[in-house]
Amino acid sequence: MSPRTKSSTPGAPTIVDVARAAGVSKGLVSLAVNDRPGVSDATRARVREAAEQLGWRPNLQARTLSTQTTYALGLVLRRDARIVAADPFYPAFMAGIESVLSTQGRVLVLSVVGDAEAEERAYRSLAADRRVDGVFLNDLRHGDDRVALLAELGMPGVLIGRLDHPGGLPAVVLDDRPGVVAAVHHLADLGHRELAYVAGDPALQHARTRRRAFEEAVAARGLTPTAVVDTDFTMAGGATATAALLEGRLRPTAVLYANDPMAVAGLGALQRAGVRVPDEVSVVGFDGTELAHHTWPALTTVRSDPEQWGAAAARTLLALTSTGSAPDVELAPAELVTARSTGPAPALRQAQGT
Amino acid sequence: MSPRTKSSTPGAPTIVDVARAAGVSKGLVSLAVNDRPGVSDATRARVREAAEQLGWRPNLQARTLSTQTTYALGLVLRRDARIVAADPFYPAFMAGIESVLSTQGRVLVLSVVGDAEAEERAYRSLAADRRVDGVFLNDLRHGDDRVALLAELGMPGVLIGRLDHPGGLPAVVLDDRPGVVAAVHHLADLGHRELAYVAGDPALQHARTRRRAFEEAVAARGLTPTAVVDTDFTMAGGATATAALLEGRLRPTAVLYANDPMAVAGLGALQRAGVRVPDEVSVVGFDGTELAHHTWPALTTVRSDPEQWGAAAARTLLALTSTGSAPDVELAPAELVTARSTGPAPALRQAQGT
DNA sequence: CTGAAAGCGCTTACAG
DNA sequence: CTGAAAGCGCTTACAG
Repeated sequence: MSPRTKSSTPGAPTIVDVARAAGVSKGLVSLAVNDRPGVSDATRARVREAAEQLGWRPNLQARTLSTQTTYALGLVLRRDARIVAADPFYPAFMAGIESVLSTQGRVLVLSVVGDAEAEERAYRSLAADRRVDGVFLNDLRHGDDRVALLAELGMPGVLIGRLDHPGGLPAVVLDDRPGVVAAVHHLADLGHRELAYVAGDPALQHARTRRRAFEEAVAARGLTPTAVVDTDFTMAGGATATAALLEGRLRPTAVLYANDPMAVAGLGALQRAGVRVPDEVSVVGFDGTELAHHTWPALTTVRSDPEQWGAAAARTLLALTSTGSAPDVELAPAELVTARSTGPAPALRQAQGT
Repeated sequence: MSPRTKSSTPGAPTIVDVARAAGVSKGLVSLAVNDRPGVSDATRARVREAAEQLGWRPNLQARTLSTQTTYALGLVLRRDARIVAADPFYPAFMAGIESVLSTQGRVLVLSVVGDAEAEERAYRSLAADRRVDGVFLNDLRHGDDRVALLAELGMPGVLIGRLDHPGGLPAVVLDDRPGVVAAVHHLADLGHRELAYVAGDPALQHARTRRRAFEEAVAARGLTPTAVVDTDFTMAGGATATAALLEGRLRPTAVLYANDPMAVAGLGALQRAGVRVPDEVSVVGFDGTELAHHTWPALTTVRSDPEQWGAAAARTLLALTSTGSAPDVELAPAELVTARSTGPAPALRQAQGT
């Protein structure tokens, strides 16, 4: 390497190049471009122009070292590769996050981990290496210990969904319940009396919320659930649960699933068993994914908006990291979208009753 | 803030704390922990022990500032949110990348962008801000200008797939063709003579490769494709293309799709039109996603391994960034997995011939 | 309103 | 084999 005279290198210009060009000290350049007080308008303009001319961008690493902020946000996904692949929620959610980060010069750091220990390690090393200024707390679990973990690490975080012990963290919430309730009423109005629910992983807060909404809505119609089956949110789980429902003492005339992938798998399982949908059994999904439009019959489903959710979460986390606090955000609730997979309860079943 | 005496703060320990504890200079600590020559074994051990005792981890930002490496890799996804959500390839691919990065203290920086300009901006700012040490070049396009862009930016990159003008970049390749060829033979062996292909976005290299493999395999069996339709790889595109095939002069007895989401949508479109699968029309997907197992009938598909692909790509990019070069990698080729969506050609059609 | 200096926490020639 | 110093490129009190 040749001896490099400071700032005369062919590489990217630095703050001292700008200072020299503007005829000021580099400290002043920093104040000027960061809109801090203590710089005359004339000087500020001169500095700005010099920076522009030289095409200078402040070096992010250097800035990070002195300000202790990284201009990056973190998302940790805990689930095995196959499940990640099948669930359309996260890609859309991440696209929503990106839609706001990209306009702010911020960046998303992603970790995909397989189990609980790896998840904790991931949060710890994001913190230890100061990789990110804050994290999204997604897939909230009942009694989630990540709230305490973040507190220990001194890391800002935003809750994606509602938590029973929020621990002072702001939450960005999309209420699932109205959609579930609407689905139950839709089916009850169609004459169904035997409704079954294929729930998600009971460790997950939103799985419990949806399940409870189902149970309460059914009760509100004076009915009792024919069956409720917990699963792991996977297609395989949805198929297995559906098979179990078909073997049950009382066969449901309608099945609601806690997400679209399970509903699709359930639809397949019903058809495989020779059950006609919706003639014999109606099917309802959850998430309103593109997939739901393209099955046959198309799925009645409950539409949330993962992209909006991601965008709102990113805005909230950004506010939190810069001001130290942020208000909760309540998004438009999930709503029912009806399609061909639901229809009148079969007359036969209606006649035979319970 | 209280006046902070250097390194006596309650915060994380720094290299000078370790140096003091070990009774050496901080430069020596650096040499010792980074396994550089010029440190006696005894001293190295002493330094190591001190570091361990204090629980010291070198500050990543500081290290980045002096070494000019960020220990992060970048992936830019260009596609709108809905398509990202429906395509199971990327989540699995990213999980594969993570499986190697997480063991190396590396991290994945993700950008999701909507169009070509945003994509270029994304690569440029990853480079300008030195966010990453290298990037994955995915969704390779015919005459892809990102190869030139990376050269301009001086940014290492790895090709995900084969490119006609690799530009000196290492490639990690999974050959799609054997799977497509096997699918064609499978159908031809079942007596099909009227094969149609629903291709992906013709701007994408792998869409072209798969399409060509189909055409060549059909020709090899002495047949002519009944139809070949280009799409955009979306479910909507698959449904539309399928509807068009049904209205064509000659109806195919088998349709191959360039990915599973399109095949699922195609299956739905066929069933919606009252066409029985596989009795009247056989259907073949591509990707071997979980989705394919759960439709009814389950899809015959061509299985690739996105997770392996991601892991191999990460290893290659890591090698490239650290040594300056890396060999191409050829993964196990895609292979056919048969299921219920393919069956013998309908006798009726066989009789009436072309 | 402005300059000169110290500091963020590392790495890396350069002397001994 | 080891120490003292300069440097990475910023930001931020502290004096004037």
